Amino acid sequence: MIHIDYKDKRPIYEQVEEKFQDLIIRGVLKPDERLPSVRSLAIELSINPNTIQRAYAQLEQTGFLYTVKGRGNFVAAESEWMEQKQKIIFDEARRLVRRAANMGVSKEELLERIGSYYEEECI
Amino acid sequence: MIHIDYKDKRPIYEQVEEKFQDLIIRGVLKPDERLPSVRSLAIELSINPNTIQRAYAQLEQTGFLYTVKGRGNFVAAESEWMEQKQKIIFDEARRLVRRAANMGVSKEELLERIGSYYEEECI
Amino acid sequence: MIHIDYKDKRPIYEQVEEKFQDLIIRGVLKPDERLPSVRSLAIELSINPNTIQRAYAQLEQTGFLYTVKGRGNFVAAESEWMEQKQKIIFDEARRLVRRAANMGVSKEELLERIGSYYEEECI
Amino acid sequence: MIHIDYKDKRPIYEQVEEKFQDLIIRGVLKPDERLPSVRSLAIELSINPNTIQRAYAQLEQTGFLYTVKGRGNFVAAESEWMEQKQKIIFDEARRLVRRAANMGVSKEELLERIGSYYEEECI
DNA sequence: GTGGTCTAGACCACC
DNA sequence: GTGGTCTAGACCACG
Repeated sequence: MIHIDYKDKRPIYEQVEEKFQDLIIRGVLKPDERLPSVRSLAIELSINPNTIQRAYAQLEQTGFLYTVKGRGNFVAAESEWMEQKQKIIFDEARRLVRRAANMGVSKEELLERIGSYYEEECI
Repeated sequence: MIHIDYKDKRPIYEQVEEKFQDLIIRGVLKPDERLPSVRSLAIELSINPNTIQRAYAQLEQTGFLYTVKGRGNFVAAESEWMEQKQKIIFDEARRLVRRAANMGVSKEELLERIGSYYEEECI
Repeated sequence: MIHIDYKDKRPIYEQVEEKFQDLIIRGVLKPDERLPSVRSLAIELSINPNTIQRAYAQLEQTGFLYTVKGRGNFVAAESEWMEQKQKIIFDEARRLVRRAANMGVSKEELLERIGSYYEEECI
Repeated sequence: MIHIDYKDKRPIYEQVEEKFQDLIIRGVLKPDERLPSVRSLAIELSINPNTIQRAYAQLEQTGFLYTVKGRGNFVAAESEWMEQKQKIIFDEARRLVRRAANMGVSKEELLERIGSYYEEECI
């Protein structure tokens, strides 16, 4: 269900967090569905439970899931993370545009490039 | 000439590196122009000379400048960093597209958003 | 009669306890009235009987109800929990004042705020 | 500067967090002032550095401080935490009012009680 | 020196 | 069984 890339420089908990964000936003995990328990996922990925714990804590803090002590972690209602969804992707887009503009890359060039990447990605 | 944002999470050397990339690519600094010395820039920005050193080393390694021992650091010929220019911005673009696709953001939505950011940026 | 909020961070037994405190103090449940049995309430709320048991145990311990083995749980006489009523709400108030004072919030500001919350609440 | 109460049921990191919130809001720690380092504070309070780390991480996340890797943690500008200041104290106040209303405590009684607590506190 | 991440292993509260 | 907190100790990146 989830795969960790140790070559990736980003911390593990952030990779886990991102993977679940994707699964939730795309609807693979539905609201009120239960996520794997901290311990079981830790074993499955052979990483420390604390690391999973941290990923889940962040996901709760940003409204993607809610936690019931003694029961587990559950996907939150869509209304809780709608705002975050926007933020995540468009913050990155904004940074990209800023950088591109600073470097003198034209709007047309960037748009065209992104369009073609999209097609490669969806193959 | 250069401003550091301590609230930015990225390391300082990376910020310095990025600033010089921009200045070189946009032609503010011309080929064979001399860059500020490590020591003077370190004093000006009141940061550790090692940090500047590292930024310059990376810029040299990616072909943006060349070093003459005992004389200083100089902007490289355009042919040296043409390739890098592409790489920097389009690598970021690719990552963005990948993430957006994973999250189910449509090509049209992303393109439109980027277009409008461009206009805001250029005001 | 009672509703549990799983998104609430407090433990379930505490929510159940609080709900009954309110019902008893406001007189919705009269002295010597019988409370729902542990088992039936557990089924109704679909939670573990142990959890209800614990809530009832606490309510007994603070004098809100008394238990007759084999017969059930009954609301205690008002004299038994009069003192608690004070304690519950005023302990919280005291903590609030302490925190507010530490943060430099003026007496007037806090009083005014609480007054207006009261009016919102009673709409 | 900071004291931990082991009898308090709340987690240590939360106590530390609260103490610094107070110090910052009351202006004892001024914007851009440096906080004790994670390690030094850990030694001073004889608790694990991870615990301090967590408290600081939360304070950063809520805008009370900003972190510069390799340098330390610094108090953020007032504008960053103005909103939080409101939230902290008035959320607690609101919960109190709700509970009091549920229990049938009159507005006047609560206000009077809070007023008198304020005076005790300021002795 | 600083903060950030991770592991291993423990203990607690809750259900 | 679940999540939450904490410790001890390690390693890394940054300045």
